[in-house]
Amino acid sequence: MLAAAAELFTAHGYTATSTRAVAERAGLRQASLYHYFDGKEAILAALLEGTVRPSLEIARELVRRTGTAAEARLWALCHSDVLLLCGGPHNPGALYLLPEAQTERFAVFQQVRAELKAAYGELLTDTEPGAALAAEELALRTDLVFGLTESVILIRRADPARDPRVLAAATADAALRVAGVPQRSVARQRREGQRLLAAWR
Amino acid sequence: MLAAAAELFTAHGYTATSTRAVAERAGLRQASLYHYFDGKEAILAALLEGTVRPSLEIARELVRRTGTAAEARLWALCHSDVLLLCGGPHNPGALYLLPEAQTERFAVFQQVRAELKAAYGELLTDTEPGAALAAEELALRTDLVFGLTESVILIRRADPARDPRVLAAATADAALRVAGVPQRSVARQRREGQRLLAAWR
DNA sequence: ATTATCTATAGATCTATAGATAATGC
DNA sequence: ATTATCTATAGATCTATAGATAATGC
Repeated sequence: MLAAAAELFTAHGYTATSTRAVAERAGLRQASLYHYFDGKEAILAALLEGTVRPSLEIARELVRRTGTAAEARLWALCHSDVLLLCGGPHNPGALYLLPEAQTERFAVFQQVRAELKAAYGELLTDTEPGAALAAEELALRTDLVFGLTESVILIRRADPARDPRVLAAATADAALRVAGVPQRSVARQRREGQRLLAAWR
Repeated sequence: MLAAAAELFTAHGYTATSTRAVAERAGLRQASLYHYFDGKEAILAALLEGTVRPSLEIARELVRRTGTAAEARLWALCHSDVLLLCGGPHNPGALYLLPEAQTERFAVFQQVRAELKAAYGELLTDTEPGAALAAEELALRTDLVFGLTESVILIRRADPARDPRVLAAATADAALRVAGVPQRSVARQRREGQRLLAAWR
């Protein structure tokens, strides 16, 4: 049911997708949907939270790992976020784009996403270029790095065939450049970030 | 009528906005809308094209200006795109996020946007770092720079109070860093880009 | 004569609930 | 006894059109 909803919501939008369409794609009748969910809103809430929550958990873990350079941890965070946003057969990140997801009805999702952005900010502050920036400038950079990461949603939407792993590495590299990490350090921090992710599982 | 539609479509979505809501915000009755437009689709088509078309015109002009470094022209393009996406009282760029805008019904908009992206690609190819890249890598960078530019839509949506001019300059700087322009050249190319834009009008 | 606007409405949805029936698990 | 599923439907939309009326411009 969730998979059916994710596919239809991302492809046609939330309001444009009827509960009948969701249920019938899942092989059930429209009314049977109400046995599993309180309503249409509850489905979108579950999808939104299920997409952003894993990101936040990884982010929190990375913020804690102070033994590794913040640059490498930022690379790793960006990389895994791209995989989560673009992972799977459809484009889960596209749920973030829905205007309906901005309503107060989905405040929990918005809160979790704000915490995720805060984690980007913390890592960015601990990088070498970040430490040299004023608070205001730092907030702007955080928005740009976070925005760049989420922009993979748009890239993937325009070209669904694209390999998420290639995109993830390229985006994480680009995030470090936006953060102000000098050209020659990026390759080194990438290797460090990859090591971090490989040691994960 | 268009202003009313833009505001409601960006805030609540296309399908979630009724023709009655649009017309009545414009101070008319629902049916009167059909005197000016063929239907709801025609309104969104007009809005989408009106947002992307000016960008393409500026892009074409900048591609032609081979007297100036491609880096400075890329800066200028990114800067003016951010202003167009975030300009005005509402958030016109948010129309790009609507899932409905991805339908073939709005193929003209999509075509114009593809041409705009191609212009980013051309400028990127002519930068110093771009010239050193393989075609595939160049396409990836183009997606990232274009994606970064469009990500201001998300930034602005999260924080509508943000000054578009500050955001535009910061985004254009970041675009050059994503493009691979070395740190120390960015400030110089920004000044060149600003000069280009100032001489414009 | 044309343009702008209105009221009224046909026809097509769509969501959520009521209530019945079948399947499952203790 | 509980869980899963179904049919049927009330009530609320929503889009686009028909047709009337008022305002405008030649």
